[in-house]
Amino acid sequence: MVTLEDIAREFGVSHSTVSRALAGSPLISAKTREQIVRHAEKVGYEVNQVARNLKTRSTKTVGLIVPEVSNPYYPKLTQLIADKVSAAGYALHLHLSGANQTAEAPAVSTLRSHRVDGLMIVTGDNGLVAREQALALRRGNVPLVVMGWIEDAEELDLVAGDDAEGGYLLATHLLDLGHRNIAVIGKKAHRGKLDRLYGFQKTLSEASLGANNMSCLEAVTETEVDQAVDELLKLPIPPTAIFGYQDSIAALVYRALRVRGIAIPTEMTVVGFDDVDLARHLWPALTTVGGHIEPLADSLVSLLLARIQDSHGEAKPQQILVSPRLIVRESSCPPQLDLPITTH
Amino acid sequence: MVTLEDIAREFGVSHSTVSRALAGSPLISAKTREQIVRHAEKVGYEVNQVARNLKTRSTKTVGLIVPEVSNPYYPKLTQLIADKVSAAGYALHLHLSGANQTAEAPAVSTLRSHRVDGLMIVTGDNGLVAREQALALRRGNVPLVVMGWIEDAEELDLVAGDDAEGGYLLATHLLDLGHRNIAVIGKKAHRGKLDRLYGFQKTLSEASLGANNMSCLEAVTETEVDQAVDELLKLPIPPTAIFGYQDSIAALVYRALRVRGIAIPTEMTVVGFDDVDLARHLWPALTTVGGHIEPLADSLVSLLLARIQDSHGEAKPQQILVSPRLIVRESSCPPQLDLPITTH
DNA sequence: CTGAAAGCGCTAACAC
DNA sequence: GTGTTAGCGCTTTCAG
Repeated sequence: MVTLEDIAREFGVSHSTVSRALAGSPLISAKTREQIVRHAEKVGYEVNQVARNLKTRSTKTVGLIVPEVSNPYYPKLTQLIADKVSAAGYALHLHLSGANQTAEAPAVSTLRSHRVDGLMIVTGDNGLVAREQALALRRGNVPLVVMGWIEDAEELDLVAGDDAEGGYLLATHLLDLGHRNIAVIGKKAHRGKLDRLYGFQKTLSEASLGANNMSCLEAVTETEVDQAVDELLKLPIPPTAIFGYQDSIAALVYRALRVRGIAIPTEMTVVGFDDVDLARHLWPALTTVGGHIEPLADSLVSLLLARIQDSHGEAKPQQILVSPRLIVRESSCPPQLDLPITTH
Repeated sequence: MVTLEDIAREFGVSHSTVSRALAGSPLISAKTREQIVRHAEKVGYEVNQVARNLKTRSTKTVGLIVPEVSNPYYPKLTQLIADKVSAAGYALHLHLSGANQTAEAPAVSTLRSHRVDGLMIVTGDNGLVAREQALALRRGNVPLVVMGWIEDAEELDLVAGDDAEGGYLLATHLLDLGHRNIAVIGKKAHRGKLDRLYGFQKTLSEASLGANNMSCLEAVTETEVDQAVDELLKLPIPPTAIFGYQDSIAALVYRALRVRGIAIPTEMTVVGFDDVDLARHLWPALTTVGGHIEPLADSLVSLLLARIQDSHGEAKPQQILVSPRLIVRESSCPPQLDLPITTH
């Protein structure tokens, strides 16, 4: 690898002159600069960032910790973030924390020793596993932004999707269509008052639907979902709409319904959440909630960048909530009101 | 940030002693080591990799350049690679080259100046845009592995999916089922003899199906695909099977068929390529070719790691082809032989 | 077993 | 305008 010293020797100047020339310093005569730059290019000189970083105490690099690949949401987010980060002139260190986020804490350490200028942690179902370290970073005045909802986050910079709002949107949509018997299939709420389920169920109860009219079944795998759907259909008064906790669960609901010859949406409305690619491709296309991954990635990166600028770090921690929007497609329609009554 | 010097002062020893203790050098008495390690932990010391890297001339970091997010294949690959890389004790620098890979060359430069120990370039539809630089790296003995097929790659280390083999698998499957009129909808072949289309069409012609029986329409967007399907159905002898160049295109074919009331697979067999998540979730589940992303990621990382080990770089460049497998699901079945004859 | 010292390649005072 | 010098924090001879 060619160094400043090499180029300097070639020209009989000092390495600082070369450094300045390459940095475009106005102190250097235009013509020596020109010559040096040309020569550097010719021999394929590329500044040694490692050395520069050591000197300048900044790496122009940010770290990103993200759970894993099985939920298509994360990879997409990752690439969106990577895009914005490099547009801002930073390089990206990517680390996976794993499905259960066990690698979250070690990843924080690694990233810190690599002296990234800032750090983003995308949380998963387990919340912020490396909470202690995150707080320590905060105290150490290291720019850090967390993505995803976590409890007691007042001291941290955070951006999250407003899932409760999404739940509200979905519930309202179903209510407006005239549904009164609505079921949920999916996971347990794990984000407290920001959970999609929380917003969904709250909205329904405020519409004074009793618990009888709001079955909520836990199911994730294909067979679990199939069973859940079966159970629902055997109810004395089956639901007219099913909310799948994620789009992929809604897709499994589609399948369970199809197997039983039940038409979507005419005989059963199905809605999902997240708006991953899948939602568009299903038949009928899935009504869901989403459209906020991009603003989410945007806020995340912008906030981090702002923290990196503001080096003295006296700004108050900020919690940004990004609202999703309702995306009505083909899988939702008014219920067939006669159906629950007419037994056939 | 606490440094070795800080800890050394605390104990009245030299910073080299601390360095050795932390590195677990056997030269240090067990008890001083113990003390030092404990203290370092207490004060939250984390080695400054930037300094270490400068000294050791290695960063324990590899770079990855990948096209973009819109094709779900890439993000998935990215995360798979990230996983393997960190399992091997390396950190990952991620850069996006963009849909048209315009950022590929600059990304190579950036990564080089950050002194990554090795580099992976995942190519897209445009092949290896930064070919010149790649060759230069090779000459400079920098570990580099390219993923995806490119022309004249003999001098480069490369791993690619054997798409032609996949095309062969698909064609054979359709032939075995009894299909004789087969159409393709999608992109133009762009990977020469390694393209899925090449393998597909070659197999069909060897089965002595004339060009008449092998329509091939270019279409990518929803409306284009819809038109293409329409065209196909209006043919004097419509195909009994359609091959979508990618799963997402097959999904659009599904839609176009559904709109026209044509049942899959009984009235039309549809097959795809890639086996992205979507394929499983469609109804009927899509017969496709894939299952090799993981081995692909594996080979890519392993080969790179091998090149990094073998520092003198005298090994011959290697081209690894990974074969996909046929994944038969629900969207393919024998043609209804009477259908083309009986007009209704 | 431990310390002193050199040096990785760069930037940025500080001199001239 | 340009050279000299110091030093970022670490690893690693080389002495002792």
